Amino acid sequence: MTIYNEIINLLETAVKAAAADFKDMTFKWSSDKFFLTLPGNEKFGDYASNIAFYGAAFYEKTPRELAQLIVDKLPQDKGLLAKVEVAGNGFINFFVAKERIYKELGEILALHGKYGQTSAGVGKHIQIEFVSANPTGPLHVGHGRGAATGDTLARIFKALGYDVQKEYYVNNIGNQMNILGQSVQARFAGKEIPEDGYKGNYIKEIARQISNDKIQMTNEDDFREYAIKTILGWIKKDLEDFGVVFDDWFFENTLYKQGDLKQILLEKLNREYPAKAYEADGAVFVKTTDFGDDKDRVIFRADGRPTYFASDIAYLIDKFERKPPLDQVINIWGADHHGYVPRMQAVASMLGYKEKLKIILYQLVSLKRGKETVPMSTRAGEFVTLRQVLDEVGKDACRFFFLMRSPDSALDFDLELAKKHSSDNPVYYVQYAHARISSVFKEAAKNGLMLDAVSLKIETLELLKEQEEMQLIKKLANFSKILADCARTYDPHWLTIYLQELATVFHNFYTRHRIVTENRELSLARLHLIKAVSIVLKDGLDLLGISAPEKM
RNA sequence: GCGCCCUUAGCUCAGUUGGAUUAGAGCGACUGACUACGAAUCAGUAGGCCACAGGUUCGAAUCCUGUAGGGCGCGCCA
Repeated sequence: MTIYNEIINLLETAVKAAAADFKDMTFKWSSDKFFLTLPGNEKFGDYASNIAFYGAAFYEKTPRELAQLIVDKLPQDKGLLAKVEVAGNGFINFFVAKERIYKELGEILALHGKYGQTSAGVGKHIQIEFVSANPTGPLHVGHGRGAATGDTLARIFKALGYDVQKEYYVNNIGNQMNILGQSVQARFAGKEIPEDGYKGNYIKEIARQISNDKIQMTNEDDFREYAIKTILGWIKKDLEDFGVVFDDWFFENTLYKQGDLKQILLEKLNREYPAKAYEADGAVFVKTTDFGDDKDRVIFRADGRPTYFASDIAYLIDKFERKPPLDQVINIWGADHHGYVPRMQAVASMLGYKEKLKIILYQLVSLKRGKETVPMSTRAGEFVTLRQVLDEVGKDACRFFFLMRSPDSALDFDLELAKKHSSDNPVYYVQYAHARISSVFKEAAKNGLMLDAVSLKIETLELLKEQEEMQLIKKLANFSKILADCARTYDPHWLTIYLQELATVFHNFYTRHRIVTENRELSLARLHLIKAVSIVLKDGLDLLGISAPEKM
C-alpha cells in the first residue's frame, strides 16, 4: 500500500474513535473529506489533513481542539510516521518516518514498471469514445488534443486496474457523406464542386487515385464509399503515428441495420418514462426539457429522415446494452460541441444512465509560430492538419504539448517552441533527465558498479541521507497519488506537470551530489535511487505516450 | 439576446475536492556554477490591488451575485 493510503487509513480510524467519544453521533464525515495535501513547505510535514475543520462547528470545538482529539486517537505506527503535529488553526501534519521512505524506494525497485499501478478499478469497465471526427477530411490539430487526452486517460485508467475500451464513432451516413461523395465525383469528372461541397486538395487526391487505379465507379454511392474508406485510412494512419490505437470502430450505419430505428427509439424512450418521445408537426421530438435542456429536440424530421441526434441516442443505448455492462462511458468532445451536452445528458437521465455518462470538453487549440498566430479557418478550407504538425515537431513534443494544460484552458501551441531541441522545450527537459540517468549507468558500469538483487539491501538504501535524496524519494512516492488525481478529475495534465517537477528535483540532486565515487556502497545506493527515478520517468512518459530515450 | 469556458508576473501557464506569516513554474532580463557521472543542467536576483465590485466562511485566486473583456455555441445542419 502507498504511504498516502496508509496514512488515510490511520486517519479514518482516529476520526471514528474520536467521534465515538461524543454522545451526539449525528455528524457524518463524508468520505471525500478524507484526503491529504502535499504541503509545499517542509515545516508542515510531508502530508497534511484539514479534516478537523469540518466537524469543529458541530462538536462546538475549535478546529485545533478537534485536531488534537483526533491525533490522540491515531494508532501508533512508528514504522510509518516519525511525528504528527497539530499546527496552524487546526491542520494535522504528518512527518513520514525515514524507514518507511527507504522501504518505498525498495518497492519502486522491486515492482519496476508496475510501481504506481493500483487495483482501484479492478472489475470496473470503462469505455472512452474520442476523436470520432467525421471522415470528410483529414484530422486537424484540434482532433490531436482530443486524441492525446483520450488515449492518455485510457492508459491511466488501465494502470489503475480498470478494464478500458477505446472506441471511435464513425459517421458514415447522412447528408455530409453524400456531399463528400458528390464532391469527389465532381472532381473526378472535372466539373466544379458544388457550392456547399468539400473543396480541399485531398478531394482531388482521392479523385486522382480513382483514375490512376482505374477503379470502377458506377454511381454516386461508389464515390462516397470510396472516399470514406480512403479518408478513414488516413485518419487511422495519422492516429497510429500519433500513438493512438482504437480497440473498436463503430459505424453509424450499423444502428440502422437492426430494424426500424424510429420504432425502436420510440419504444425505448417511452418504456420507463412514458411520453419522453412524442410526435408534433409530423416530426418526432424528445422531451429533453424535462431534464434541463432549453428546448425539445427533433430526432425524426417531418419527412421521416433521422437527425444526427437520433443516431446519437441509438448509439448511447447500444453502449449501455453491451455485455459486460459498462460502469462508465466517457465522451471527449471539443468545446465547440458544448451546446450538445445538455441534450445528451438529458437523454442519459431519461434512460437511467445519468451517473454513468461523463462528457469531457477540451478547449480549442490555436497554433502559433513564435508570436505569430497561424490562421485556421475550416470554412476557407485552410486548416492545419495533425499530420503536418506531427511531421514538423514529432510525436513526443506534440503529445506533450497537448497534455501540458488542463482540458479546460485554451491551448496555445507554439510550433517553434515544440520544435526546439533545447531547454526551453519542456519535453526535452523531462526526456533529458531519463537519458542522463542512462548515461550515468554507462559510467558506473565502466567502474564495475552494477545493480542486482544482492546490492539492493535496506542498509545500502539507508546511506541516502542528503536532503536532496530524501526529497527525491518523497517525490517518487507521490506518483500513484498523481495517477489517482488524473483519474478523479479526468485530467491528465497533473501527470505532465508531475514529470517536470520530478525532473527538476532529479537535476537538482544530480548537480549537487556525485553518484559514481570511490565510496562503493554509497555509489550503489545512489545508483538505486536514480534507477528508481528512471523507472518512474519511464512509466510516466509511457502513460503520456511519449518515448523515454536512453540518449538524445 | 440566451448558454458554456476563460481572465493569475513582460509572455505562456500551474495553483484539483475552499486552507496555513513569502500566490508558484517555464520563457524572456540580469548574476553566478563544468581540469571526474551529458551545462539539452543547476543555484540566485528582479517582476503580481490573482480583470473589477460586492457577498458567503474561522479562512476565498478557488464558492455565490453583478460588471467589464476574450473564446465558443445556440437549426426538423453535421
